[in-house]
Amino acid sequence: MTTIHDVARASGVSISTVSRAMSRPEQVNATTRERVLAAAAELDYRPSTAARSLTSGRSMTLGLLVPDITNPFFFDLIRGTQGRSATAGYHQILIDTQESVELEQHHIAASAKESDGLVLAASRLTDEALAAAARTVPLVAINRSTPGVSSVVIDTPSGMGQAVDHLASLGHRKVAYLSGPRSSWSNARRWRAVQQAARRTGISARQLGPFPPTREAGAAAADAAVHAGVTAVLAFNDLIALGVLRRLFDRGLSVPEDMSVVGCDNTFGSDFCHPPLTTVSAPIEQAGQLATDMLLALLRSPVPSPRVHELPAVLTIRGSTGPVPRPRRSE
Amino acid sequence: MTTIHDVARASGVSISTVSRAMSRPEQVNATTRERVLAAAAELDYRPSTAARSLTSGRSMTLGLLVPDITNPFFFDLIRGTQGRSATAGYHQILIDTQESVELEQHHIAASAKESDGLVLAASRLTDEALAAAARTVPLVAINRSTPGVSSVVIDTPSGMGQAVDHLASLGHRKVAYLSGPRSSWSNARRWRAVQQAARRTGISARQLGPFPPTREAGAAAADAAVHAGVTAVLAFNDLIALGVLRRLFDRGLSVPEDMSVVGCDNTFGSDFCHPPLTTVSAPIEQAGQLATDMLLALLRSPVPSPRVHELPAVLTIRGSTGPVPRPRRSE
DNA sequence: TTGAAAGCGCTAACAA
DNA sequence: TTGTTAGCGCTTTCAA
Repeated sequence: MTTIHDVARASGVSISTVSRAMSRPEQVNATTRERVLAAAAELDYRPSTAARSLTSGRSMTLGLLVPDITNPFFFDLIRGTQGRSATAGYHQILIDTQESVELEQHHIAASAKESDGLVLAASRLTDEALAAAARTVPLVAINRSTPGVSSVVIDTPSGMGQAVDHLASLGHRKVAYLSGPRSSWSNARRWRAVQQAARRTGISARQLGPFPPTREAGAAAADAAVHAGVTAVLAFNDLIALGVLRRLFDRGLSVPEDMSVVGCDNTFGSDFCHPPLTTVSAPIEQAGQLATDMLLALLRSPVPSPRVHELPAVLTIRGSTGPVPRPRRSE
Repeated sequence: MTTIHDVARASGVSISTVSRAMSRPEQVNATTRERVLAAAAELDYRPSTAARSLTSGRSMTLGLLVPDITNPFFFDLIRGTQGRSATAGYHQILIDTQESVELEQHHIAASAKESDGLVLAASRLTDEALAAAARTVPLVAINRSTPGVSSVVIDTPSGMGQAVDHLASLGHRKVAYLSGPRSSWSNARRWRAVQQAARRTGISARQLGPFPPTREAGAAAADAAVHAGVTAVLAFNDLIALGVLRRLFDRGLSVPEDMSVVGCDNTFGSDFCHPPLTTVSAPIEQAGQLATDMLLALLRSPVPSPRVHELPAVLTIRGSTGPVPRPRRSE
């Protein structure tokens, strides 16, 4: 393996000059620099990241923690963060915390050593734990805001409010919110938004669940909704909504004729399922990019004061919502 | 930050004893060990990975290179590799090579320093380049086999053959293969399998494309297929097939009444699109797990001889294929 | 079973 | 502008 010493020898300079030529080219004489760089290229020299991070204290690695790697929401996020960290010359390590608070805690503590900073997606930590973590390692949270922590928040609640308005204007009077995980901050916000909009429009909204944010759980959610006698459901996320669609179909019910369905996030698949899902479009990839940019900024200038960025989300109406079913008359 | 020295001081031993207590507990006296471990826990000591990898030469990191992070095929793969590397105590770094040979080359060379090994998904490298890379760094390829390189290959070609049989038995006589990227090894294999099966069953198969493996490209593919006058298409992957479905719908054509559509891989979405896609089910997640296991084995015992594992893929028939349209009679 | 000491490859004062 | 040198935190001989 080629080391800095080999390059130094080959170009007839000291190792510090090589080091400078690599890291701060402007600090070395142009001709020397060229000679060193040529030798380095010749020998195919690549600085050891281990040694580099040992001395510099920086690993040029960013961590992305997601609660469930199988959820398409996080795919979009991964795209966003990966792109930005790559451009900035950082590697990204990807960690699945499997919806477990303990695992998340553990990985935050562990990653603090390997990464220069962390992006936490949909953290399940308590406010205190999250704030404490933010004091340990530079960190930006996505869809999880708490004092003392920089974050990017997607305003899906307002989209959910729009969805309730939409349903009300279609004549629905009884709707249900299909709740996501209890520990999800977004879930609480969405349900609150649904309640407020329901009050405002004078319709009745109840909560069903909680359900795991998966397609499988959508089946149970669908049954619960039918049993509750509502004419429309707003799901915590598209995955649950997709599961609802499937279960309703299997039970011989039509969407939106028998039941209207609204998803949330507009993740992969929600536009080509059947019928296409009315959902709240969240700029997830952009959120990932923004969070990475904020983290990068944090690394440059240690925390002036935590920032919270809110990204708008807007209702996208597609085929899964329609007028409330009229009571049939026998002919 | 707590270092090995702090723990040594706190427990009244030398740093080498602390080091041993952490890395090779059996080499240190039980009572001493307990004392050291207690002190370490007390001080919340975590060995620096940088220092560790500098001395040990191992980074406990595995790299996963994918050509396109937005392709659902790779999501399933990420799941598989991530799970296994996590269990083995390795971090995973994720790299998007953006379908670029140069970027792939670059990242392989770069990652060789940071990672202990690499999983290359659908490598676009030439045989020589790939074999050369494998000599540089422990590596397992997925869906890309070449002498001297360990790999996991999913037998989608045989599934494609089954698909042709299936179409033939439905009465189709003219089908098209919607080609993926030229540099894709899988693409060549699939097209060959389609040709062979077509010859065997006595139907005509032609190739259309190449098309980028995206939903967007599926639109162009659909138009090309209609223009070619075929009654069925077999797409390089589900993404293209999904795009075809959409385009056909937009053009007012029905699937499978006017055209049968077959996808490949059975990735997320292919079961809930409309109509559900007949496709070749590839055990992608399992491939990711297997590749990681093989890589881990490689790390333990340096290459006995490269292994190739083939995983079976089987045709899954759903709603997007049906009998060939009968010429309508006017009534 | 333990400790002393020599690095691993690099960066960053400090001197020259 | 360049070189010398002292580490960064750890692992690993080698002795004791």
